[in-house]
Amino acid sequence: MAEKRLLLIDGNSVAFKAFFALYTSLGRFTNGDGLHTNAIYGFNTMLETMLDKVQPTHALVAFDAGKVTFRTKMYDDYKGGRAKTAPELSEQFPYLKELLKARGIKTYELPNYEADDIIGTTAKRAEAAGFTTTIVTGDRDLTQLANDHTTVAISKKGVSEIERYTPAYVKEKMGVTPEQIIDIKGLQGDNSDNYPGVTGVGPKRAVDLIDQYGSVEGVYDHIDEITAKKLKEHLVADKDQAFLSKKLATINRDAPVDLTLEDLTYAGPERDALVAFYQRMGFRKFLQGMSVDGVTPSATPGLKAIAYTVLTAANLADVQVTDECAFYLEMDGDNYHLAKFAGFVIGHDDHWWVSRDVSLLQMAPLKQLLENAQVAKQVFDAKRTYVGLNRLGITLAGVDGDLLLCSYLLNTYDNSNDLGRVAAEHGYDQVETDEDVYGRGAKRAIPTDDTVFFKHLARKAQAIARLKQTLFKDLEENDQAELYRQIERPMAFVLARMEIEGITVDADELRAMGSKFSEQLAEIEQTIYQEAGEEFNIGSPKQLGHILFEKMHLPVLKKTKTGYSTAVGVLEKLAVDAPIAENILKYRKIAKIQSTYVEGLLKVINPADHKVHTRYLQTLTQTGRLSSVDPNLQNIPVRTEEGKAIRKAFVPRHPGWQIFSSDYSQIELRVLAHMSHDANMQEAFREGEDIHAATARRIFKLGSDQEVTPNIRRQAKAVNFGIVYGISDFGLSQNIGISRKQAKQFIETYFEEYPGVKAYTEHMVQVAHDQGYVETIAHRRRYLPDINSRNFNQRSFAERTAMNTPIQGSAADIIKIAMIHMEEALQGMQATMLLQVHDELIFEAPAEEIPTLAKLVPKIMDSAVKLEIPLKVESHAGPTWYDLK
DNA sequence: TGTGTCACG
DNA sequence: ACGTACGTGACACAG
Repeated sequence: MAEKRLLLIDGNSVAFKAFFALYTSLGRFTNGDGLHTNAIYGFNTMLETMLDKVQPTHALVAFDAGKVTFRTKMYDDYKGGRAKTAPELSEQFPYLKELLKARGIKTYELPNYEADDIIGTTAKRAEAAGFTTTIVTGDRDLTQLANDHTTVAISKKGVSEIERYTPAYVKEKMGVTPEQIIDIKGLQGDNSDNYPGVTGVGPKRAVDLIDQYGSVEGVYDHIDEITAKKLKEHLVADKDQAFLSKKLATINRDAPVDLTLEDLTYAGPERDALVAFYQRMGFRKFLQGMSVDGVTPSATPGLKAIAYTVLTAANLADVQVTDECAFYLEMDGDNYHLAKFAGFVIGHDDHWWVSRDVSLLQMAPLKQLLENAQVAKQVFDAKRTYVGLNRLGITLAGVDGDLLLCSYLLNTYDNSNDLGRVAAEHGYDQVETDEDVYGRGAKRAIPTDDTVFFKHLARKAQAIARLKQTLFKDLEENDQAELYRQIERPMAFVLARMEIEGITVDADELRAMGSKFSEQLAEIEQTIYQEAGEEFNIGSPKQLGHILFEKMHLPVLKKTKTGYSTAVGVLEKLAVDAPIAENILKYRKIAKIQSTYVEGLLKVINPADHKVHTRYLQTLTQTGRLSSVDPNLQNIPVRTEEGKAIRKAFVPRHPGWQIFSSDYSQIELRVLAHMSHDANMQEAFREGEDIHAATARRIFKLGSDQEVTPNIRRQAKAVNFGIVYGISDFGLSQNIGISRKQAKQFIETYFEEYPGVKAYTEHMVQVAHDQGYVETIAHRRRYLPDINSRNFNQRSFAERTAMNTPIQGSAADIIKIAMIHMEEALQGMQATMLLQVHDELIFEAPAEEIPTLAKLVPKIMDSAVKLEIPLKVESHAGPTWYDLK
């Protein structure tokens, strides 16, 4: 007899997972009728995977029938407090059922029962009939159904990845057998289904108890053996709840399901119906998968035709642009300092001109147009466009709208660098993403087909032109127009010029350091091998873990998801008794410097000018800070001497010049003092006190005659940092190695001494709750949807960011303003601004200009904004970056 | 491609 | 009871 394989799917659970996995792309997944399709799409992806893997002979998708079930009769509040299903998801269910019908898969729901019960019942019948069954769900509770005939596949990471639970795997992962899952639930309850279990019992204790006594019944049979007094009290008090919770968690395997296994026979899809469905949903990927005739892949449903003219040297004069145009310069690759030019589009809603030949841009009519500040340009990523054109000898001027920048300011989560995606976020659907047109990963390439490429370019320009008004209006509504016009837009050009300028790196110096590090590494390596008694890969956490904890039997202090932790903190503790740990730390430190900084930097020095040209990402961070890539020049070592040596390779571009830097001193705490209006903190800054020492005096209640020792200053400093990060007693205790209770005491005292700060932190959390976002002094926004999350971790994280973002973000605002003013201030000087490292600006200049800079730069920086307390700036100069101390 | 580790403010 | 500091990027390894 042929093997019978049954695929059972928990429809609600998988749809729910798919919906949230693709939630951030909700805007991209709509069909021509405006129906959201992300859950349907994700569900179908899962189906394809599972059908392929399982090759079922029978299949069923079970759905919940409604809110009222036999469980709500047992317990009124079952699944109470659950947020209502999002309408964007609910509307997809009827279509999901249609999809399943077209795929030839039976669907079923049963009043009074949940999908779980239908699945449990069907699986039981299938087991009796000799089937091999696979259950697909997003809900771990169903692992109680795992046995020799039935495995439970839980979709993780959205729906693309699954985790298969066999009885052995359940035991390994959860510490109990499948049958005992319900006992665990009985004791610990279930937050998402809203039933309580026993007070004071979480997952850990529940597993321990069940491991020892076998079941909830077993626990109560041996209740007298339990010595922990509090635990016993809770168990006794909550006995009824425990038994009720166990019942609620138990899947009913004898529900009145009026389906026979015969009804579930799976014979594959009805092809025509499925094709028609995919077409209605606009699922090009799935249509391609079926290689349907007459459906061209690029013909996205709903995408209208677009007209354009191909430019050549002969028809350049046809380009008719008077006061405004959209422009997009396409390159093959992210690194616009080096990427090959692929083409461009210029024009307006009446007409689009395109070409692959960027040299046309260097010719009179187009060059003049681009350099004319009177012609307003609408672009996507002004900085990238400016740098690209600069390579062609063109200085872009007159940029009005930058779709990317505007979109980022409106919502930092919409920070995709892809025009198609950004457009979709703002409700514009007439342009595809680059991924759709160019492909992704290794397969990504500019199309050789002119029509495909030019159409896409024209659609990009059209999207830019069409969205400008909307986004400007949104910025006005958010009170962010000034942030855009006065800060971010000019900032883009300041950054572009810094990137183009680059900073000189002495490759010989780096190579010399490199060979020294190589020698040191070889030496430490040998010592480690001797200590270990064998050779192994020190860089592999897995092999290292094996040597330290299995071969050498060092104590396991901490574990990671995948094995033993060998992080610094762990090795430092081990180093007390085991010299090998000390050597590994040394090895790691040098290996890091060698690979990331010596070798990494050598790779990116431009041979033509001996410089490195980073790219600042202006639309990435959630706080408004910049980030730096390719290479990252914002994390060049400074804290250890070996690392700091790397800075010797950063030199001025001319002999006799100097590197100069100015940094804001404690800008974040000053911002906090300003925003919180805290009188005590403001006083400390106004009096020019050492803020950490002042804080130490306050929280340790020192008299004026008592000395602030380095140790208590260090602790006070950690508390100050903690406040800025959104403090927790646990975090603080970890950081400075004190007990949690002590940390809690510190924080309480801190808030007593700085009551304004306490009020500020509470106010920010409240603001986030009330309006859904927090703001910086320049009206930069960060939305915090998780602030109302029922998940403790997500909510706590949102609360900490509500406190931190206005501080970190306002500091970012301030230095950006200073940088914009700086360019003007440096007019007529040879000095050049090269780098920004969050609270620090780095320049190069002829030695004779240094005294001028030393006055000018701090003046620009501390007058960037007017706060309730002064800003403080410190400056340094020297022959290399290393010498700035 | 995800994880662990470590570099910076 | 929950499980933690905020914001980043690059590298090596392993699957």
